[in-house]
Amino acid sequence: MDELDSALVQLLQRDARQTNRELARQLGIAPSTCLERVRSLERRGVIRGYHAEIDTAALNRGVQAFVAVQIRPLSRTVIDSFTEFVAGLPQVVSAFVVAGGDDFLIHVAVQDLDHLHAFLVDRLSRRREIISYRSSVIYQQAHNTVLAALDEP
Amino acid sequence: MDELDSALVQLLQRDARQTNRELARQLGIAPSTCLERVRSLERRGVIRGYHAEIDTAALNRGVQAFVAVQIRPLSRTVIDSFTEFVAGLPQVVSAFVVAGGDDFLIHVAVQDLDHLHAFLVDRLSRRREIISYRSSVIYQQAHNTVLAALDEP
DNA sequence: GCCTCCCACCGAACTTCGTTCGGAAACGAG
DNA sequence: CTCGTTTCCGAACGAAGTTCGGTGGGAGGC
Repeated sequence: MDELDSALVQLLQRDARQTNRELARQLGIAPSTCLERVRSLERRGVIRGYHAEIDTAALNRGVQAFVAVQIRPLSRTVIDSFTEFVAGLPQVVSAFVVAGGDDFLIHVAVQDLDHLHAFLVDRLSRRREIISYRSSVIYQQAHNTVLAALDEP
Repeated sequence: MDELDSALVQLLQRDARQTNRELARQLGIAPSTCLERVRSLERRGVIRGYHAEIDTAALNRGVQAFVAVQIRPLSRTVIDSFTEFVAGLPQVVSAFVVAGGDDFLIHVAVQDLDHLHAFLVDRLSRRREIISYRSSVIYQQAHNTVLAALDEP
């Protein structure tokens, strides 16, 4: 993970469909060398994949929200089964097991407020392990598409 | 946005570096047609970009957390300037303006707990518009890499 | 200091792919 | 049915991905 790798990771975060030759040109190295570097990053698991970013409106998801959930008991069995349940729902973008007052934080994207309500009432609240939940509609969001490596501690 | 477009969007969410020929093969159409479809999706803004997914550990970010922040006054000026400030911090993955008890929800990724604490105390708390904040360390996370279009309402 | 080994890099050759374009086919409106 | 429009296909060509033998430079041993 030298300086060349960092630069490569940064370029591929910005645009994953650049040609290998274009990447090589920007780094000032030969295409064959560049390809070998990328392959190495993939093999080592540094690069986990390449994904297209899709406009949520095009996917018919006009409303997004976070749902903070408390579940009991907080055993591994219950956490794992609830995680699996949540991850399988098409409305769910991502889910987090967190410390603090809440146990789960779930990012959902649905058609509209009616569907958000239906999701909460018809899907989530059916789960017996939930003892409370509270949702926050998202007004705006900002995403950092390119993350750099932080300095050593 | 017909069935072919949906399938294309799904394939490119899963793997954005597939060759155009491979995409065409999976959809049962000619490469030239497939390319025209992809270009159209890009032109219409359905596809916003292609990004490499990087292992957070490789970026030296062992700890992630959500920080819920309350700010005052809740005017556009203050919200915008705080958003800009937050989005510029290298520790921040994403930031959300939300309804409900909190005003901002900030997803951060840092080296370790010491750096999380330093981030909260040295960076965030300097902002005068913050009247309170509370952080939740992330234990586990699940990501839905491929989102499908939801049914019409 | 010198020799050797090893690893990263390069450039050429070959395969595969992206891209363009003319024409065919499908579709809808009148 | 006919016309016009849109979508699709297949061939052709330039560009890119991929492989591989060779080269240089740095590390370690003598």
